[in-house]
Order: sequence, then C-alpha cells, then structure tokens
Amino acid sequence: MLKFTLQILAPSNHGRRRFLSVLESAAHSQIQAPVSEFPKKFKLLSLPKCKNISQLRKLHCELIVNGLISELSTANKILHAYTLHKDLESSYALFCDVNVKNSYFWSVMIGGFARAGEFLSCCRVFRDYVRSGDLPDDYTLPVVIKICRNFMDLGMGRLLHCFVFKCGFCCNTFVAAALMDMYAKCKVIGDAGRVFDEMPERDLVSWTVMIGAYTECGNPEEGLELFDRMREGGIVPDKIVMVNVVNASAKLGSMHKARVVDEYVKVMGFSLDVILGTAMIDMYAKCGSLELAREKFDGMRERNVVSWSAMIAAYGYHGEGREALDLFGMMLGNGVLPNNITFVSLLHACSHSGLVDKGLEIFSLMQDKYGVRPDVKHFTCVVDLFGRSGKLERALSLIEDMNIEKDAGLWAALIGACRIHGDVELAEKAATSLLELQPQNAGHYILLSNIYAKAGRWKEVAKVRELMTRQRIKKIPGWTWIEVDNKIHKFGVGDHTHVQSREIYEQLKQLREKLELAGYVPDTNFVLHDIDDELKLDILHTHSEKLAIAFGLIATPEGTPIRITKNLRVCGDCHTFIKFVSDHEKVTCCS
DNA sequence: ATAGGGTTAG
Repeated sequence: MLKFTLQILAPSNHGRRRFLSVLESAAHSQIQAPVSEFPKKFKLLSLPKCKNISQLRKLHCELIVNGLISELSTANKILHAYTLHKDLESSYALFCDVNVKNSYFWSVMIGGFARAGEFLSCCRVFRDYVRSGDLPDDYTLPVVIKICRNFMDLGMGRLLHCFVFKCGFCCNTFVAAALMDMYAKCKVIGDAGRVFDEMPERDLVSWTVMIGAYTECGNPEEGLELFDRMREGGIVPDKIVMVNVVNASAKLGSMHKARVVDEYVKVMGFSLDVILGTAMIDMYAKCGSLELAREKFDGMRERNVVSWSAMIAAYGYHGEGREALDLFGMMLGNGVLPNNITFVSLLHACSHSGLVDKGLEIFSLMQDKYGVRPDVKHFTCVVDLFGRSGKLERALSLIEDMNIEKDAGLWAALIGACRIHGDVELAEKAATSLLELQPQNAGHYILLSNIYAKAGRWKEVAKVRELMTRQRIKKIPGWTWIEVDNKIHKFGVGDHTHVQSREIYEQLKQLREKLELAGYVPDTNFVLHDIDDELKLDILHTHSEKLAIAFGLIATPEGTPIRITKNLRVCGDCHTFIKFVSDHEKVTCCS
C-alpha cells in the first residue's frame, strides 16, 4: 500500500495534483461529517499581557494604529493569541490580511482551526498552504494527521504518511505519534507498529500512543508488554501512560493485572485525578470487582459525568440495575448533568435487570427533560428491553418507526430476543437486514442457525451452513481464559496444549458423569457441523469454557469463585452445564 | 514562536 501511494506522490506534477485533489475532496466531504470534540489544551498565552479577549483586541488595535502589525512576528503573536481565545473570526481576518506568510504563520492558523474542531476550515487552510507552493512541514503535519484520525479517514491518512516519507519527517516524534494514533483509530495496528519500529528514537509519548494503539485494536496484552519494555528502556512513566495501561488491563479483564497496576500507580505516587480515577473504576468493574470499582469511585476527590457514567455502567453489566438507578439519582442530586452515554449505560442496566418500565421511563426522561436525542444505541437498548421481556412486537414496531439509520447492533438485539423467545419468523426477518449490513460476520450466521436448531428446523440449519461455506465464512475460534495463581490460562475447543491437559480431561469426564446423574442432558444442537452425533458430543464436551472450568476446579481450593472470560457468546449447552456445575460444585461466575 | 499521548457506551 505504502509503495503504491509513494509512486503517486513521486516528485512529479501528477503526484502533486493528485495529492491536492484528494485534499480538496477531503475538505468538501467534511462538510457533512460530524464535528467530534477536540482535546482542549490551553497553554499560557503567548502574550502574557492579554488575560482576556477584549484586552487582546485593544492591543491589536493599538498595533494597527501604530503601524506595527505589518511586522510578521508581531502578527504571528496576535494570531496565535486569537486562536487560543477561540476567536477564529478575528484570527482568520488577520491571517488573510498578511500577504507574505511563513510556515509558522500557516501552522498557527491550521492548529487554531483544528483545536476549535473547525475541521473543514482547517483542511481548507492546509490545502491553500500546499497550493501556495510550500510543502507541509513537521509542525502542520501532526495537526492534519490528527484530523484524519478524528474522521477515521484512513485514505487521507495514508496519503499524508507518504508525504511524511517523501519529505523526510518520519524521524520526527510528533509526526510519528500522530501517524500511529491515526492508524490505531482506523484499526490498522500493523501500520502503527511499523511506524513505531522505524522510529530511531522514541520518547514517552511514542510509547504511550503505541500502548494505547494495541488496546484500541484489541490486543491489550501486547500493550502491557510494551509498557514493561518501555520501563526497561529507562523511560519513566507519567500519569497519561498509566491511564493507557489501566485501559489495557481493563480490556484484558485480568484481576491480577488490575491489582498490580493499581499498586504501581500508588508506588509511583500518582494521585487519582478524574481521568485516572475513572479509568480505574472501569478497570476494576471489567475485571469483575464491583466492590473495588466502587471503592475507587468513593475515593475520588473530583468526579465528572464520565466518572458517574462509568460507575453506572459498572452496575449495569454486573446485573445491578437498581443500584445503577440509585446512583443516577445521586448523580442528579450532585448537580451533574447526564450525557448521551450516561443514558446508554442506564438503559443497558435496566434491560439487563428486567426493569422494563423503569427503562422506558428513563428513555422518555432522557428526551423530555435532558434534551438528549436518542441515537441508534439508545434504540438498541430499548429493543433489548422489550425483547428480553418478550414484547417482540413492540420491539419491532419501535425499529420500524425510528427514523435514524439502523445498524447491525440493533438487528442483533432483535435477533437475540427472538432466540430467547423462539420466534423463528421474526428472526429470519431481522437476519436478512443484519446479514445485509454485515455479510462476513460468522457470529450472525451461527445465531440464526442456533435459532433454527432450537426450533428443530434442520433443513434451515443446513441452509445456513451451506451459505457460510459458499461465502467462505469461517467461524471465529472461541477462546476461554481463566486466571489461576496470577497466571492466565487460555483454552480453545478440544485443546490439549495445557500442561495439565490429562487431568483436566479426567476431571471433565468425572464431572460430566456426575452432572448427567443429576439431570444434565448434553444438547448437541449447538454444534454447527454436519457430523455424526458421537463426534458432535466429543466437540460439545470439550468446548473451551468447559475445559477452563474443569481446570478451575482442579487448580483452586474448594469454595473459590471461578471466573472465566470468553471472546464469544457462551453456547446454550455450556450455559446449562455451568448452571449444573454451580449447583453441584463451587460458585461459578461467568463473564 | 507553532505540533504528538488520557476517562464512560459500542
């Protein structure tokens, strides 16, 4: 890819024209694009005398009257000051007045628009800059690359990357960090890694971005390894890199890691500010401890909407809908205004605790009292709310009546409800829409197949399987993790790679015999393959979650809660199996 | 003189 675009950007006029036209179309296409929030980073004013905008205007006037504004360095300072005060109108007017601009001048203007979230204007100024005959420099490039990140515009990002190469800026840590971040947001971790590997020198920010990139792209383990490597290389962590490490641990779901990271933050003497504290709440909640999450929440000196929402979400996915609602009440009592995400978390909490009426109440309250326009995620929660409680028709009519774009998650929620309540016809309808949106997602086919299987519709099961084969859709391998003695043990289906494999299978066999006596009947409907029943049983009995649980029983003392983590949905048979194990063995908690 | 990294859902 890189080579290809490099050719386009070869030092020919064609390359340059192509580059400009892409920039131009990017600028135009961004008229419709959503303006996401830009980090607010306020630096000290470069003109210390001007504490506020009126002082600045006065100074600007004085300079004009005295004929001093034509001095480029003076104009630069005023321009910068205007952008810091977010008075882009004045800064742009001044910018246009200056005929001979230097690169600093362009940079300040481009950065000013970027900081204010005025991406269209930012792109246009950047385009004019390139057109003026100057090549983008190492100061403007990070700003523009960041715009590509915010718009997830990978094409434009790659083009800029080629520019970086061509102009020899790839050794600049600012440029490289912006590139890595852009690639990570666009989910191409390989390219982010390549930029990182090629850097001759890396600073704290380079490492931070790369750690965050791994987490963003679903590989938190690698991110945490990188953190260790960073420290081995003698780089001293700061709070921001710790936030990234906390996020990685959250995604990993490892309670041991969570505690180690928490301890490390304490040892380093980092105080919990709003962001680090909130990240901690999220980490503990996702690693399975609602109590520790709440402890962090209670211990925070300052909390904002995000902190409250994180704690509400935590109660939600632990099935504590009432607690989530109580906390929401407390949040309002503290004068904190909820945002759209707070409501997603609340609705989610209600649907997972069967609080249908409360959920609907929240859905109205959100719109009527807080003026939050429901987006597709809110609708998905309400569909789930109706769906789980068996109100499939209401779920469907809600979907039919909504006038915003429907996404895969929405249809998946409806199918999920159909699965619970065995509504094959509606499931088919929803599946048509779902597969149209995501024809390559194996999970959707499997869900549909399971619904057919549950209804005994074997012909249709075969049809789904055939469809998958024809389109070369492969099932994503399922994995289950379990943490024992601070070590993560990972199992796949029929896995024999574990050192205690022999004991695990022996334990599983005994367990199965015991549970079958207690009434457990294996349900081979959840095996998708077209094979004979005995083989089906073999596969079913060695599902990764069963192996992990068997190992958990062997490796932990009596009475220890067993906590397993999966990448895919638990199959129906394993669900039943786990319930039996809970009744007859130790407490099993599944996440 | 100007530039890069941080929190909640999905």
